[in-house]
Amino acid sequence: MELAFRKLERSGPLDAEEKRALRATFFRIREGEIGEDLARQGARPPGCTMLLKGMLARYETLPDGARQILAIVLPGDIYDLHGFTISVMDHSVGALTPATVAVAPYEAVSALARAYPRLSTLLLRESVVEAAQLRAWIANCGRRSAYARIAHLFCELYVRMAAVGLAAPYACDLPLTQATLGDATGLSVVHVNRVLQQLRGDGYISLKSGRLVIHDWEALAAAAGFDPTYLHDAEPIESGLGSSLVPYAQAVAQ
Amino acid sequence: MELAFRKLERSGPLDAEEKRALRATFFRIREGEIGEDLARQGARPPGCTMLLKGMLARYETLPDGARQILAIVLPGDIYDLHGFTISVMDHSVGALTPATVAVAPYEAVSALARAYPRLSTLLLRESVVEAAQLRAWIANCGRRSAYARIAHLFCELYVRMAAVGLAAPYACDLPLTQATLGDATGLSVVHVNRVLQQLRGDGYISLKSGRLVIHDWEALAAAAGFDPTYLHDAEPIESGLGSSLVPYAQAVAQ
DNA sequence: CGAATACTTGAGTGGGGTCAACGCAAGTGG
DNA sequence: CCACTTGCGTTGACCCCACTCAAGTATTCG
Repeated sequence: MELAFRKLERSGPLDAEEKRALRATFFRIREGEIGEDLARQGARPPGCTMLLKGMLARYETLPDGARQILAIVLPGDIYDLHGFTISVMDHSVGALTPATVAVAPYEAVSALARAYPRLSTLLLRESVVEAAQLRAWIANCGRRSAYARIAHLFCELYVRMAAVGLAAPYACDLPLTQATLGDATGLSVVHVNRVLQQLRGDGYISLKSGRLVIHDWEALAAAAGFDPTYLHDAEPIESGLGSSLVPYAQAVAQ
Repeated sequence: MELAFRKLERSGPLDAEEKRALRATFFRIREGEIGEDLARQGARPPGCTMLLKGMLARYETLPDGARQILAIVLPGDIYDLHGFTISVMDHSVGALTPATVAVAPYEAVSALARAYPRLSTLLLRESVVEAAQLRAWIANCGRRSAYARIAHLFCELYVRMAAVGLAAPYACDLPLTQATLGDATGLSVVHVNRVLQQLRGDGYISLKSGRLVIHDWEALAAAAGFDPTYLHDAEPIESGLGSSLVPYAQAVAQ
């Protein structure tokens, strides 16, 4: 839970009361085995969820059986905030590693939002950043070479891990199989393997037994064409017109 | 404006007062020439925007100059609702055709949301569906053949045009150049051209002078692996636990 | 220690990219 | 009204990136 707090506190500390409320809202703890689905395409979304430990993947399975990973969820991420406006999942969320999540039923989230307006904005911001990550993912799969795609994926994951304090300088855990990297980048396992060897051979990274080490960040980021703007990491929240800020929504009857 | 109303009314009619409020909120009308940017990467988001006429593209320009279209905005779409939680655009929005938009400053949107809670949920839902479209776009660019990608793009655009009443049975305007289709699908212009000829040759569609006609919807959708679930077109809004419904957020000081 | 599971490697192939023309329609200006 | 331009669509030749198939080698785990 501390990890999520750290993310929410990017633009200012939470007070003790807000933390208490968050803990009380995300109260339903659930474990997931590797490969297990925490939410499944076609089913009702289970609730707003916070990942406490492990890594998840949003993915879609195409009619021909191919799998495309749409996003990777890291510890501290809060996702599916908005699930209450839709009644059916259009994709699945599965555990890439053993994982622990904390689920908040939408009724609880909405009560939280009503009682703590500032939290509601912070939570909303999480889903906005999530959308920005989706866009970056599109550009990655659409217009980059295999080499650049994987480099970009590593850049994103490293920066996001670092943002929640889960990275050493230029190193972090990355317990993903090459098949998973392929599903995330739209590449075949075989080609992922070859690109990894290139990246290692160029002295940019090493990746062994679930540990990623970046030996030359500048070069890796350059090869990836990585621009971290889209992670919206260190921006102030308010739009800065000096005005008092924006509520978002309030309530809805039926 | 009627087009946007039609979308918002998917799950129940708006009353006259709500329509009046929407009109008053989206008051800043702006025209865009073809190729002109209505929002630019690196700049501040201009406000929550409703597309009245024409077509827009969200796009990202990669360091090597390649362009990837992330989403196509159709008349009636309301987008960048959430821009107020970020201070800088991570992508651009440009006009694919001459376009007219109505912009609502975020202060106005927030006032609207406070006064009309039901509208705030409806607006939020638009951004949720937008995210679902982004995910489908990823799967399209990542794991489908060129043929299926273009077929899928046509399926999505046709269904969305139809949803706002801008389509005849199995036909709609689609004034996009082949270069644009390529930027949307991650393909080269040349290959787009060849795939189009295949699609025509197979008798699935015709596309000429900005008009798309679908001759065999079943076959096209099958070739695309198109599953319209992600457009969340005809779902009830509420999560159906029978409970009264979920407010979302309320206000934020800072 | 045996059995999965993951990772490597090689050989062959094809989808889609690039480059380079060319056709054609719609301006545009003299 | 015609020469010129500009933008878009079309075609051909060539090539390479990444896929597939297939087999073999490490790891990991029960």
